[in-house]
Amino acid sequence: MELSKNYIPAIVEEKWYKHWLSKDYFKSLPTGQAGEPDNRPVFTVVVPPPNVTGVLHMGHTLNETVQDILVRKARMSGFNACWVPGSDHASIATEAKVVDMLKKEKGIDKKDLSREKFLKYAFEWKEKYGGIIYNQIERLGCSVDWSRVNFTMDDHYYKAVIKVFVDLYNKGLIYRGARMINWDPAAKTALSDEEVEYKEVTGKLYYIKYKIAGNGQNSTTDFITIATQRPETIMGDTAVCANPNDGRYTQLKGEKVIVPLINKEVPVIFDDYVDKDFGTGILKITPAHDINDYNIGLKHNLPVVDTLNEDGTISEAAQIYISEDRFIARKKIVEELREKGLLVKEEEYTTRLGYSQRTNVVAEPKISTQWFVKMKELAQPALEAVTSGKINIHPRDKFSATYKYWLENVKDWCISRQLWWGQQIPAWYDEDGKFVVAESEEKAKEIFNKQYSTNNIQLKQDEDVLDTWFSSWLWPIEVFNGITDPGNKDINYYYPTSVLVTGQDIIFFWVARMIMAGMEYMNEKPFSDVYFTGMVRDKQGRKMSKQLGNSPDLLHLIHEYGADAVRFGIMISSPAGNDLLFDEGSLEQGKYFNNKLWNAMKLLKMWEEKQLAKGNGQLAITNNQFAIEWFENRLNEVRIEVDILMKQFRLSEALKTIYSLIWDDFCSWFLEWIKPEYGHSIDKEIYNSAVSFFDDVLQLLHPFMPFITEEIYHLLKERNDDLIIKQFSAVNQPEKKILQIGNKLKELITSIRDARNKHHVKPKDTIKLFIETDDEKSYQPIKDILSKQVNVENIHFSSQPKTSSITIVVGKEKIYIETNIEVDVTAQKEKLLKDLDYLKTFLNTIDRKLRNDRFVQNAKAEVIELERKKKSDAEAKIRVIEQSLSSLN
RNA sequence: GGGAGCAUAGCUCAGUUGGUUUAGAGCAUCUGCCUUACAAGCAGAGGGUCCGCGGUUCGAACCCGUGUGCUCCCACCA
Repeated sequence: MELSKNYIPAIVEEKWYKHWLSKDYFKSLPTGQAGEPDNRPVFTVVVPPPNVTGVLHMGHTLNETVQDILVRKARMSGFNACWVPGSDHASIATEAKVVDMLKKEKGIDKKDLSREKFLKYAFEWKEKYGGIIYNQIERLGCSVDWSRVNFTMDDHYYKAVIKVFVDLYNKGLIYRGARMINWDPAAKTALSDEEVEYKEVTGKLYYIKYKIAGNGQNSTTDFITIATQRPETIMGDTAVCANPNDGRYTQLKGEKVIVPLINKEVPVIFDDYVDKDFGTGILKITPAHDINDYNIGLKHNLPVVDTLNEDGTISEAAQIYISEDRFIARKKIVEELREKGLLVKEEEYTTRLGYSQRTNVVAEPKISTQWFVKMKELAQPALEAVTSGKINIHPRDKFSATYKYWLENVKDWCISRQLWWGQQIPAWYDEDGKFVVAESEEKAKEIFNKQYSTNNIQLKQDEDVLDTWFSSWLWPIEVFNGITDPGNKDINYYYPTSVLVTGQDIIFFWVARMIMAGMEYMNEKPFSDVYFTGMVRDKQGRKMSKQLGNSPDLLHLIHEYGADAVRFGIMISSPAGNDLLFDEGSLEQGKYFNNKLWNAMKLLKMWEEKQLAKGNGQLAITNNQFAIEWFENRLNEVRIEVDILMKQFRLSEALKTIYSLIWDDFCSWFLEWIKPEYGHSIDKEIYNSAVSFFDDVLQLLHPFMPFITEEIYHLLKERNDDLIIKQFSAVNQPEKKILQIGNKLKELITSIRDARNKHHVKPKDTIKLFIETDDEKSYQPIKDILSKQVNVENIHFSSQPKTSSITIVVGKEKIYIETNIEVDVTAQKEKLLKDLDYLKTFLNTIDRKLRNDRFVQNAKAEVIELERKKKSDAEAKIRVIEQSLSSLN
């Protein structure tokens, strides 16, 4: 077969994804009627469902890649791997996009549509865009179980959400009430506190004159000046307020002031809340449009005048500027105040404004009747799950402090949204506004009749839908039907899931609430580990966004570099928990790595054609047997290392380790060692070992780069199995001695090259070598390898007690090759004294460590054992050095 | 205002109980090589007061204190 010069990903990727699907490798075991799961341990991951609104961005790509790596590794380690895909209906975000689309593409206004019609359009949208996301997940190579796709508006899921709402209501954990909430004037809906993002903006502070009513007998002036950022809310003022200890204003006690423009009299009140030193020390109280004012209003029993409509225009209650947009009204009001001489001054001022996360407009604090979840009770078990260590947060517990703080200070959750796209709140009202909560209209009627002793009354369902997170928080449970069919086989088997991989930005929205729901409905954590990935930013550290155009298109990247290279690139530079600055350079590195693998495969294929029976013909100038032993041990060493790293979720380090094993150890050393001389063929047995090692490194790499590894696995030889399901065998402990010799060899060869350069020895000059050792046999491979590297005239072994140093003589000069472990007695006295000094201080430390109470208490027994061993080694070396010194003297 | 984190080569980052590191990798730069798997490669080179200062220690990139700079989260100062 003719192999292409370079690796071409496109065809390969499509071929293998289809093949894996056709073999049902991604399918977790069925647990329905037919099959009980076998006795393999289970590894469950539920995908953080992306919003159906768009396409996968780089943050998703990172998440999905991390999950796929963990899932594939688990699958190859004997687990029944179950990775559940799906998407989120993303209530407000999707509704906003559908409304937008309808207007732009069809010229339809939402208000001209019935709820049913609108939902039809929304579902059409979901079909179209949900497909795009699923396609991207496929192209990335994610081994998700497509038979388990869930969508948060699926029928069963919808029922689950309603069931949970009713249940929490009946438990008294959901209530309806008028509270100050955050209002999105663009989407015309309530928001939860978490959906408001605060941004620093420069605004203006306007100083406005309020006349004192009546004669102002007690006052020395006839007006006061009040600073505000929001002059358009003065029509909603119901008081002005000063600090009771502020001498400037105490005289105003009992007075009234006149709100400008509308000439309304409001009282002067006093409250400790007011900061004497800010602004003019007196502020206007607008209970309808500010949370602080609202609280003061409650305390002082002030009326509430809501001067804003749902869309952010001025309401009739304001009396003036009715129907003007709030920001236009602000300008006009300032103008009018200025004309009337009531504007004292304007000041530049930076403040933080709350923006709706989805529509990006300034959110308005607004008093509104909404549905809320009481959070305190639910938070307690969720807090305990993390503090007790039942759930581990990675990396390194970085976010557990944030998590704890939020839960300890959690406020009630506003869950109703004035939207259509979502689960409609299962509350039914009569004409008077009396209501009941039930899972269906029939049940509602039943309860209503019983409760209010009525008969056959018409009820109307609440128009609002639930916050999208009120459905997502059930995700790890309901994807296994754990709410709608509690105790079914799937939920019992797959729950709790193994690990949740997600962005740190949704720790409150989703992670904390999932833990609450898990504890409430399963009495069990939803996952054992949480791994937070960082934000993906562009090279300049900016957030990826459409407006900036710095968010690359995933499919385009895959087209350009190949899916494996994209996965490699995003993982290799992915510091755990820190933000990742996306750089296409690392994707390029991945592409080069693909090619390296491809060429190594080509080399083996070349050898395959002309290999010889054992011992037949290959020039026996290299000790291939040692190369094989060494690489085998090196491989084991790396496998152990990688296992540890992956258990600690240090995936980028694991990938780096594998990369270096393949590039440096396998390609640059192993394949070069066993490479036959030009024109000769390779020994069959050695060839087979090489193929078998290649299999092993491919297996290690497969979770990270699934496509090319599977392709090469099959090109290397005919197989009946596939790499994706090849099970890792038990790892043998590597032999330290062999690894040491291997390292020493590398060191030697490098030194010889250096020596050549430094002493201007040409490659073909003769180099004399003296190797002094107490273990001639183990250095035989060094001799063999060296003879390949240099034209050796003489390699001399000498056995001396207590020595294991190596001396290489190049020309007339001696070069000492030292290692830190072994003692080189041919060195100079100064060096020996230095070594002695070092060892003695080293011993001191160990003694101190062993004596240190805290250390002993915390350390495991084996660590102490290790310290003792270090100590006795050091002592032995000291004796050697001291003997040598005395012999030098 | 409260909390968390970060600061190591031109860039992105490793460096996990302080000791085989006179600080490593990849990219970028420079110098040789189209050498019979691989120029998407190979062989080399240059480049670092490990943010400043102080402390603990025989020994600090690592621990402690402090200063500076940056990022993020939370919070009701008009």
